[in-house]
Amino acid sequence: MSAHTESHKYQQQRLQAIRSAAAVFAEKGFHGSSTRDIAEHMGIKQGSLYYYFKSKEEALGEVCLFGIEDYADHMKVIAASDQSFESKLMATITSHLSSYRERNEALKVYNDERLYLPEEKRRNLKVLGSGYRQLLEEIFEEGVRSGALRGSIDCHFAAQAVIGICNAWGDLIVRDPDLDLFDIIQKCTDLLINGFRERRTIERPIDQ
Amino acid sequence: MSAHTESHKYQQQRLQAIRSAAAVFAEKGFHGSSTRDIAEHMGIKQGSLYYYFKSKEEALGEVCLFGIEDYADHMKVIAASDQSFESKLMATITSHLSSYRERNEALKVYNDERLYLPEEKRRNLKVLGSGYRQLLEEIFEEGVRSGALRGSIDCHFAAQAVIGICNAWGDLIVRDPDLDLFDIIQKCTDLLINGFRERRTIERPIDQ
DNA sequence: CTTTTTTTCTATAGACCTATAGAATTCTTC
DNA sequence: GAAGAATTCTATAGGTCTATAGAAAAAAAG
Repeated sequence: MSAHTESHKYQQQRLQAIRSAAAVFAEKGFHGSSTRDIAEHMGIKQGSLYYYFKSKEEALGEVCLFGIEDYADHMKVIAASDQSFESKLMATITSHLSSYRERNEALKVYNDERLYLPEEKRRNLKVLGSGYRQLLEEIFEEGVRSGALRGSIDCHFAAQAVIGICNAWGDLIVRDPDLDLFDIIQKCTDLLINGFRERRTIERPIDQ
Repeated sequence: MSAHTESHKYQQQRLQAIRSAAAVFAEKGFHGSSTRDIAEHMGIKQGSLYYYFKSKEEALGEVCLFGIEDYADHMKVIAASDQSFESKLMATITSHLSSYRERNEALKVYNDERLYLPEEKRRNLKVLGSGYRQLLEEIFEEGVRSGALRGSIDCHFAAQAVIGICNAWGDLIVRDPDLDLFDIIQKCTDLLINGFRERRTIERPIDQ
């Protein structure tokens, strides 16, 4: 219970357990999933799961964290860079929608089930999650200052709109994996930039 | 079990039960809520709940239906009217956000928990729910035909965007009941119309 | 006030679920 | 290949949950 938990194989298997939990929680919800379901998904027996998690709640916490960890990191990098408002927005959307494709199960769990975490864990995640919204809001504020957006825009609503559209279109992506991600990213940037100012000029994205 | 189910008081109490179920499901999710929780919320004992529902699942079905019934109706009326594209869009947003305020609990349950319904009930609801998206899509198609939007717009994505933003902003409304609903409706219409075409002219709303 | 009907209650069967303890197995290392 | 460590298994205690049955209480009807 001390040294072995650091072993490479243990960490690898634990990650597998987190992924299984993510898949099951995403499909049936936290309370709708049993530890047996999760164990079955990764091919072990119910009791064995407790070798990796000390409780079902801990599993939920790990899934949520997995869902947003490098997501929030990305955002910090983007916000700190010195690109134009439009590039930053597009980079944000790219990051958001890409995460949606790769980690959609864990992200869905984070979005839908995190409120079932104990208060303390939830606060820890909130630092990451609302850091995300916060940074997004700041990007919009900068857009207003720089004149890229008209002045009357409410940045709090704008940030929320980005999240809403990305989640909604993220669902479309998950449902139909053949969709062209980049095309959607452009549509989305387009919509938001057009939506918040009168005219727009097209701008190159940074990556992906 | 035959005539009394038609009595006035019975129907009234049953509606109360549906509202209680909505509140509890909205807070804790379907699987996270027990029949005891629901009964307690309406001030009766757990077993008595089965006088109004034959199962917990039936309660969920009723809550979901309650959440979207007149919502889908509204949409039909709007789509069938012969207002301009912009008016129709604004009316849709008005209806969506107003429902969010009044019936947000049941609507949240419809959005988040309907997948736990048995296949058959879910299909029945889907007729209503995706009828909604369908009509919304048609409104956009008409907007394109009429020249109010530029031609390249993908109406399927547009409809999804409306839903995404309304849900996201609906959450803001629920969280802060002091917000000015009409102001938000305007912001939202603004964003969407600007988002999907190059320039916009401001237009009067129809009601509310 | 008595009878009938409607509504609520109590009590419980039967199922399932989490978490733990200790045995069995597999993997490492010497 | 024997000793020790890591991983998985079986079995189960103790709890909660849904749904039902039948008694009790409240309301309506006669």
